[in-house]
Amino acid sequence: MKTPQEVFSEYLGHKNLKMTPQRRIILNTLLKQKDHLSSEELYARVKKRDHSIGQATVYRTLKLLTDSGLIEPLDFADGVTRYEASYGKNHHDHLICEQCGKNIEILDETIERRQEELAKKHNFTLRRHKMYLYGICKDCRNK
Amino acid sequence: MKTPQEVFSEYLGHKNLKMTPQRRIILNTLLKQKDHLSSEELYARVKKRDHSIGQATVYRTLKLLTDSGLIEPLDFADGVTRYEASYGKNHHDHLICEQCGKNIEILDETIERRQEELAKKHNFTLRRHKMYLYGICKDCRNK
DNA sequence: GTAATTGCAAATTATTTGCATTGCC
DNA sequence: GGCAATGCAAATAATTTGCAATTAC
Repeated sequence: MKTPQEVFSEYLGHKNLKMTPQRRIILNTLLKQKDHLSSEELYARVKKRDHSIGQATVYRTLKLLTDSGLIEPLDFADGVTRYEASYGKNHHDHLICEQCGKNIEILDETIERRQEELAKKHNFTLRRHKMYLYGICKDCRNK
Repeated sequence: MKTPQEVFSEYLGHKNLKMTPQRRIILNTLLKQKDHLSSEELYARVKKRDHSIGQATVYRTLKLLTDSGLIEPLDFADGVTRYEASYGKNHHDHLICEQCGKNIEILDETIERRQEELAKKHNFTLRRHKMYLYGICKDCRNK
């Protein structure tokens, strides 16, 4: 399997775009991260490695990475878009606590399969999907 | 079954808030609408009925209506939040064409049931969920 | 009467864009 | 060398907030 870096380079080449140190740093920073970063948070982390990188570059690169299929934007309904590295990983959905923001990743074959069926039934070619379950977690319920 | 207006009045009373002509107009305008309105679009429609209503009131009322469970925010990934009247309707999900923006409402018991199970498994009290399937519709595929 | 609500304008937040400069291929 | 990329600051877009005046209960 190709490395994310390879995938990105190929994507860029294909589009007549260029690999740059900034893009490399942004991708690598994202890959190293366990949790889901907002553009703002990513920007802060990236700055530690190269102080001269600008916000706009981070935004621009996030868009490219999303297009290339390496990362996925997430919407936890708090107004900020977060991103997660998705390349090579199983698709999963998110279970979010509305109180404390806790975020559990869930994977469910039944649902994935059913989604495909629904798309087919309506004559759609499914490209991606998002599913978020919002609720109250056990800890918050007992407060 | 209670009317949406009743539900809203009760919700407001419960929270020591007040019913106002503005809130009434905003709710009624939303209920009359077939499709999914953004705050901006709703504001325009509402203004036709009462020219003096301000944007902020629309935003504030949308929040109250969402809290009261009468409407639901939708995210079609185009940067604007839309709302739909959800009270008394079956919950449904959305199948969206990434090319032409076509939007099909789908209802699936299998998925709904499975979501409940997943929430329970992780000890969450499920409050709401969002599911969006993005793809390319038949018409756009054949272009 | 009193606390909630309103409209307005200014503030905030997240993101995008124009542009002169720099740097990959 | 030429076109794409960068950083910066200014621009946008959507939404929120402060506040003085108004209104529902």
